[in-house]
Amino acid sequence: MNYIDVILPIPLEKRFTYSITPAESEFLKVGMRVSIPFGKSKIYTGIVADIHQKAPVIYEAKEIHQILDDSPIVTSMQLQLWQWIANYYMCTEGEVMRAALPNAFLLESETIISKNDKQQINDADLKDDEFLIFEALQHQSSLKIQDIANILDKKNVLPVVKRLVDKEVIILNEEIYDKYKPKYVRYVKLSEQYTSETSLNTLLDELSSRAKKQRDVILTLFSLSAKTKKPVKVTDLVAESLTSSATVKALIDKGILEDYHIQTDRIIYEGEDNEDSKKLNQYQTEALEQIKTSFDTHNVVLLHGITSSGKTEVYVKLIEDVIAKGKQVLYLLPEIALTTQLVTRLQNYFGEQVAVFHSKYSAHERVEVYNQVLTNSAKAKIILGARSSIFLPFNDLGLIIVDEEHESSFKQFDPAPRYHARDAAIVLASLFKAKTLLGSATPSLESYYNAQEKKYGLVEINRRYNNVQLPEIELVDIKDKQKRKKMKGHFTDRLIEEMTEAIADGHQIILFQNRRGYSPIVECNTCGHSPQCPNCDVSLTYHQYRKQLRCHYCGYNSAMLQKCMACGTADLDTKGFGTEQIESEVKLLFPDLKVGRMDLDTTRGKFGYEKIITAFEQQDIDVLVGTQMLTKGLDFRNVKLVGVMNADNLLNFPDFRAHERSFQLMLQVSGRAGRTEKRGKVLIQTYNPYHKILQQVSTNDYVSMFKEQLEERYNYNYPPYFRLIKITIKHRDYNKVNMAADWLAKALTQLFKHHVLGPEFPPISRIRNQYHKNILIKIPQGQSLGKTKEAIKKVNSSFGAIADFKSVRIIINVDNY
DNA sequence: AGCACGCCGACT
DNA sequence: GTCGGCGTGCTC
Repeated sequence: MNYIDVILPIPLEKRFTYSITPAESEFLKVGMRVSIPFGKSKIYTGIVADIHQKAPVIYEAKEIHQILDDSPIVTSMQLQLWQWIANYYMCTEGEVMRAALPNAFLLESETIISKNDKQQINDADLKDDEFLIFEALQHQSSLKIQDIANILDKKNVLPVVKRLVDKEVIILNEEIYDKYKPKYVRYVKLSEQYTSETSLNTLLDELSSRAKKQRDVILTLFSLSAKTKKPVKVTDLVAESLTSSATVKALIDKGILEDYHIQTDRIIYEGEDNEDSKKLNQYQTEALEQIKTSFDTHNVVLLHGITSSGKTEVYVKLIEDVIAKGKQVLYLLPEIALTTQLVTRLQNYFGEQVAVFHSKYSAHERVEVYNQVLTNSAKAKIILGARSSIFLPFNDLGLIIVDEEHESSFKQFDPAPRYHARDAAIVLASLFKAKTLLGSATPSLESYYNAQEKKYGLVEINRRYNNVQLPEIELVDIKDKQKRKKMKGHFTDRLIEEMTEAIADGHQIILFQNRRGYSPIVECNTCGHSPQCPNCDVSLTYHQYRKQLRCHYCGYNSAMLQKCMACGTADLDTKGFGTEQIESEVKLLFPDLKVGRMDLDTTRGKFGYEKIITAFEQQDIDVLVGTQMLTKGLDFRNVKLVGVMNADNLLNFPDFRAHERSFQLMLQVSGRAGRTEKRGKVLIQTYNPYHKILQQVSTNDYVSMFKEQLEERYNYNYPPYFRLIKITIKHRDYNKVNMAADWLAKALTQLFKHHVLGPEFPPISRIRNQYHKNILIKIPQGQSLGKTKEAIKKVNSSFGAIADFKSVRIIINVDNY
């Protein structure tokens, strides 16, 4: 007897064993999908992880439902990576599977209700809601659970359905659908019978008298196919002949035209001519050589190249080498840096060998890229993608580039697996014995430290491309300016001067404020009350353009208040400021300028982001106000001035990485200024111009920032010296969270002593009506990670066994960023 | 995670 | 009296 062990996309530690027939065992291979019955009625998609003959002893294995693939869609390398991620980040293989496979691969069953024809039904036996369903089935052959919920207008319909099954009125079936359907494009051609000259002439004569439009369509069809020498799409024909699709349909119905379908890829590279990759300058060439040499002795190399030093060109050369050997390349980027600008650039070098993998792509588009990578297609030699593209089914990976390596968005937060794509990428590369190149203008402390420790190779580029000078960075003291009444709103006189000058010279301006909305706090001037989110422990942010108060954590919103909710006074004030307020202040200060805003609120739609960028590129916008979105990978030629509205709220962020982050963020925004000949200018407004980080930013001194921060990390036992595991306790009952957190902290402290910190409420202790509390475990360098995790798992499972804590959610975050 | 089973309050 | 709330336990 043969059995398979299956990974299911659910958060359970175990794999599940099913039995298979000899015929199935002939066919099945590890990595194929099967659909399997699970629990009482569900059908899930599972991945075959093992095939064996060991019959389970304590239960009877169920049979599988069906095999979903002809050949494996998950490679053994992927399974190894999944295991590493599940183990390292303390989650289940199922959770990794869910993140790793395009959603369209995960089929789930849906209950289909149809009537039982064998049974004579007596209406009188049915109750009202039962009868409603019975009646609905007289008109429709089948219903879904959701349909029934709609008919009866209530949520829980399963009891009714169950009664009907018992009375043998209806039958239930579990059906699964293939979510992925290849895209077919409809083409037209002239029907066989009219291919001869004479029959065609008769036809045209006929149509000339009675259906001129239809004749035009046929003539257009001829001219189109003569012109393109390719099959003609229905859509093209309709557009070209200036008719409606109805006319074409009429012709098809008459049998004059025939339509047919061809399967096509959704993602098509509309090729331009390949550009020769640019010649590298001296510094880039040196860097390239050093990287190659360094790869001889290191698996990972860190490329530290200041902004605009032309790292991309170096990457391109490396990629050329690797794909020349027929290997695949993964180019990882943070989501927000994955811009059309970069995609186009790479496509110009490598043509259609570049495939993009992106969360904004539809489920179907993702399946296509996935399959292309799986088959090592020539169309997917170079994968340009965000975090999740480490899960693609590479089979001959030669190089991984992690650009903007320091970006914290490489770490996944919310659903498990809470993996860091940079670190997982290094593991992935090592599975293939491939190399990893990390690139950044402001490397993460961890990576730079690894380079110092000779774990990684280190290559630096200290010159900007074309020898453009680094922008001049000036710190402006807001406190001083306020005292001397030199402020207009949130603008110091220096910023206004520089803006005026930049505009006079015909340059563009970027203003950075890392907070969206108009103001984060609304406050009553009489009683001091400020409106709070009902579900979260935060005050509501005022959004002026919609006259709304919004919660940035749960999405709650209400109309802006006219009067104070507490005392009724109509004297409301705003505290703090966001991008919206800056936008409207710019409009007041410079009424003639066109102002644009780029933040989550203005980039929501699929092309919202592109629209703003294009408008700015084409100089339809003079001043662009935005959040950290505008720090990444954008290359605006004409920007000369960058203003940081307030550096302090970055620096004061309650996180041990706040200083490192602020440095990175400010240098990255600064890098947007003066990318061409003209030297750029950056103005940073702050209450604390003597802050060390700001001084280091203004002198572009990465190394002293690194040394100083590293010392702090050493003194306070933080990474890279200690590893961190954060445990979050979540529940809607405040007391339960406290009790559970105390229990856990106590148990953990017995094991890890003073290396356990907390439990502590985070700055925002309640989100979506759930209270949060954190425990931080610090792991010194000598301590075994594996054993530590085992111990935590043990504590966690004894915690789970306590009845009172059953409903408490525990979230474990390894290498918490 | 779902989903069934089972035990208690508020309504036709 | 039922309907529906969600606490508990299980899934090969």
